[in-house]
Amino acid sequence: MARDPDAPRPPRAATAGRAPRATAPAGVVTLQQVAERAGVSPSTVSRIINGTAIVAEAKKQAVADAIEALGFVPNPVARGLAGGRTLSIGVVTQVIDSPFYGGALRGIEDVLQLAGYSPLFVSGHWTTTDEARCIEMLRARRVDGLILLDGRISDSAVKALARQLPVVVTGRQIKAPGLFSLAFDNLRGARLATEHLLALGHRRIAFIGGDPQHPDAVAREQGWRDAMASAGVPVDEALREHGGYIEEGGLRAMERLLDSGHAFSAVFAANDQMAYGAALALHRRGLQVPQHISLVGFDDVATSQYTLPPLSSVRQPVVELGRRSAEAVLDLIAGRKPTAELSAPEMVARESSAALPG
Amino acid sequence: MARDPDAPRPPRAATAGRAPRATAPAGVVTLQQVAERAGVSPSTVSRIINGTAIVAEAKKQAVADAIEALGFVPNPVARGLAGGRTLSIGVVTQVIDSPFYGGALRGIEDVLQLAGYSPLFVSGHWTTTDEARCIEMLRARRVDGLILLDGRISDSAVKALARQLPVVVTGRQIKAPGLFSLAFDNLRGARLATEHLLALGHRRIAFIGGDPQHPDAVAREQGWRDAMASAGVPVDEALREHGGYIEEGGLRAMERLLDSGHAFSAVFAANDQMAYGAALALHRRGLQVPQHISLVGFDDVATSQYTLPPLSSVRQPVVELGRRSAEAVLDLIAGRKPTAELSAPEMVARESSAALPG
DNA sequence: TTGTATGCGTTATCAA
DNA sequence: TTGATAACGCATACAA
Repeated sequence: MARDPDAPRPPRAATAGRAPRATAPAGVVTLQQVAERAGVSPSTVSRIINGTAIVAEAKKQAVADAIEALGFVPNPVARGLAGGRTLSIGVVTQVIDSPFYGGALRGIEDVLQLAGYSPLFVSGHWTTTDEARCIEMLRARRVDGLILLDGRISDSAVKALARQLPVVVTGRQIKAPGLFSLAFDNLRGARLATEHLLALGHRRIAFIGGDPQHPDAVAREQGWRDAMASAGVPVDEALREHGGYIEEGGLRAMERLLDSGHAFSAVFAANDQMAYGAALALHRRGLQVPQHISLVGFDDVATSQYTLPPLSSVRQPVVELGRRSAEAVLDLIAGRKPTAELSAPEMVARESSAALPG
Repeated sequence: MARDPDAPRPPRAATAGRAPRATAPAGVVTLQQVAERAGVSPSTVSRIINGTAIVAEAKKQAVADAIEALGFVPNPVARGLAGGRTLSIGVVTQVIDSPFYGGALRGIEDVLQLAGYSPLFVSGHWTTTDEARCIEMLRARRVDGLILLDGRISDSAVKALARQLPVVVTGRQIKAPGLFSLAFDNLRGARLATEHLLALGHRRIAFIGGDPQHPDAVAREQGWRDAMASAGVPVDEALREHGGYIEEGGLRAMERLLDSGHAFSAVFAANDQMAYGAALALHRRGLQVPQHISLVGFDDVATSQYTLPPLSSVRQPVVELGRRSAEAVLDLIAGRKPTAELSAPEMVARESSAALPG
């Protein structure tokens, strides 16, 4: 199929002679050739490259020279087949261009690259079917480990997976052999946000939640409730809305809040994107942030620093999440016990929240 | 190295007997097994799977049944080694979590997946060294094709690459065998933005440009100049600033513009992120958008719809760019001639631009 | 139309 | 310490 098999064979490059099956992209050096040039056996070359066994210093040098001279690069595909390790890690994210998880991908990429591994990024689209398909694909490609960034897959399915290969999963706390989990402290973060508003004197604090299907969405709502309860401030159920974690949802939720007629002086949105939508809704109604209504988001996405006004938010260590996840799979692969921990969420007060007037 | 080689051999699963080299993750079915069960030779199975030759309907069915029953999934690693095709496409992006190129990644993912290919995403970080490293890695992994999203690699290097494997490159227009290029019409987009402001009556239109190293940055500046020239409006060089394509840069640029003392009633920022920064700078000086200053961005990033005020911007068909790029590599791989074209940029007028008062 | 034999580039086993 | 030799799982040239 590649490059029209029926066509007359294109004249091979100058280095004709042997005409193999068109595998090697012409000019590719094999370990075999290195061995010949260095005057040793292929096994020895392999051993030197992988540090699998002790070899004589002289041969080591000869092989190093040959590798250098020939510009040899090991073929990961062949390595994968022969050795069973592909030096690749499957990463199941939900949306490849998520403004939030993007940082995690960066963290993963950094750590893996330094370790000589490559991430294989795939998107689960928050659906079990897509996730399952992705995971199957990754297993077929023989990844050495798996990082699951949140997702809808069940705990038991994750555990089953971990029996087959090292797995790191975020967004939940489960324990099983071959498995490591890592989660943000959403409860604490949401408490932080609410306490920030309470400290500013607000009492009637509305909450715009995410998709209740997400475990973090319920944790964030619980954090809001906990903080209110700790402060002895009753929660008005009419002040709880859902925005599905997207801008438009935040906008609609805010409109419903405004239309409900229930008074409030502050809003805590369970993510920054909903906060953006909420801010726009307020703006459309002629209400100013924070003069009329204080607004706090969650996640502290990159652009929140530059919104009008700059958005107060709860910072999640998301790049760190990526780094730790990658370190953890590497640990699992090496047979070490991962010990990664995430730093705590942090309240970043900017200009969208202010003291309750009066 | 994987899972402690020194430990006593873990008791193999129930299906012991042959104890191969620990490659197969226990319970993996091979084409061989399918062949046995179907009562045909491995080659026949292979032919059926790949449609490489005509086979008897009866055997076809038997093999299909066996595949179904055994849950056979071909091993891409072995396929890659044997057939020389890995069914994977290398995608060199610049930052894995770019708010702009994210859409392109999504488009690529969609198209490739439907064709049975997998993208391998890597980040070049806008540096030639990282890019070179990424490309080397991808070649080592024997990707069947390459998509280069912009990047700093030279045209000649791209052409050289295209002699080795199918390459699609965006952000420039070059022609060579095995190569296809695809670029946004930045010039036209920038003209559109400027003409929009001119149509609103603005004459003193400032420009905040991106990194002059980017070819698109110079095209966007040129578009601004062209539109001004066409309208017979002289360009005041003092109204041209650079913001490096980032928020902070936009903010600083706007401050410089304000401090310069040169009057202007509108600003065209060469991307949305700089526009955000610029808006914040105006806000800090007590200037309102669009009442005092009109603002137009470029790229129409997702959140621009929800900024305060919603940002007028030039929409680039970025998801389409991804889709077309993917289709084009697939074409090249199949020996077809790619014919992809991009739809034109579009001015999206929102609330950050308004008629010149008075 | 189908089966056999061989090779892809590397690692792992076993003797030496 | 080193080198043959046999896989790894599949695709393909060739023979039948």
